[in-house]
Amino acid sequence: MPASAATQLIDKLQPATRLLAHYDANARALPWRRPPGSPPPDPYVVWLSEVMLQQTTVATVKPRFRRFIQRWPTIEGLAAAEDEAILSEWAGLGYYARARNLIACAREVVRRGGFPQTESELRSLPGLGEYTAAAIAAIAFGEQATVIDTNVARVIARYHGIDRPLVEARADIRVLAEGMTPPDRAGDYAQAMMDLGATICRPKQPDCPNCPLSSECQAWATGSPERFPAPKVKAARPHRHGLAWWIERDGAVWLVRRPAKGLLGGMAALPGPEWGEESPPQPAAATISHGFTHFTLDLHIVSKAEPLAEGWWQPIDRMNEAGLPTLYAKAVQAMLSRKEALAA
DNA sequence: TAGTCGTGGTT
DNA sequence: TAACCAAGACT
Repeated sequence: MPASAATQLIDKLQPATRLLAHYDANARALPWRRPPGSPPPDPYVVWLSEVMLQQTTVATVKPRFRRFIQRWPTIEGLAAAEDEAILSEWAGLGYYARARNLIACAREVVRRGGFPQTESELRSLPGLGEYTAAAIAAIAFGEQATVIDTNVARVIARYHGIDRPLVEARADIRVLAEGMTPPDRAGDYAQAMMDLGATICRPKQPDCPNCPLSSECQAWATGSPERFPAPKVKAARPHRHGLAWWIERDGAVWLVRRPAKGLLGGMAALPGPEWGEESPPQPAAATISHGFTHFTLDLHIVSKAEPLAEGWWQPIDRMNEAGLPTLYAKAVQAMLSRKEALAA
């Protein structure tokens, strides 16, 4: 190898090497985190963790992940479980399409006799997009896949001085990220990049003096690294109103299951009509406010005598087993608090 | 490609 | 308080 080529290779690997050294010394504890040199983690564990971690913080995921693994230690067990059991276990975690895809993916993997081991094949499984397929390929199978989440995109944008919004710079960031990905320790490198973005190269107030990449970072060189990349413009959230029926009899409340697709798809719920723009005319026994990603909601709860729609009686003292998403858990809590106040 | 899809913590 | 943000996927 010519000396110049060798020098170029070292230059290319240098940031990754420094990043890995920093990671070895500072890594946060993650569900599948193991000491350096350990055998690769169980693909089932990596897959479940990564799906849970989509748009969800590590702190939120940790206890939920433990419950899932305890209840379903293997993917065969998960694939054999009832849909409702899995959706209930997911209740409160949000983005319920993930749980529906989790079910479909588990059954497909079992049908195939195990996880595919390449990024491109993983990509074909339900719920595994660009990020998650690459993460599993790198972490569970050691493939030199380039893993890009919002953390990595921000790190790359700053390192290379890209100040356009991420949506515009997406293709450039991928090329640059692929150029930095080292051939070895694929999983550790992927986690090191994400960890750097989460703990040092933060969106606001990045801790550049402690960053192992600061010496060549173009954003740091400008003196205002937090300006990279440009913030994305987001639309204002409209406000909606909804109505939910409180139908109580003999210490139980009538619950229904929402349609399989769409908002809160497949989840347990209080019955009620579709939500709209106008506040319903009935006087509500309680009203709760809830924020979704793209709108806010006032849910008005009104008492009603007779059950309607297909559903079941859920005993109030076992309401925590109903698998209610947070919106309806808040509604139930509001009604029970009100009842307690009236009784006092 | 831009909209849909949750929730809770941080600032 | 309101905005911002999180190990994104899907249509």
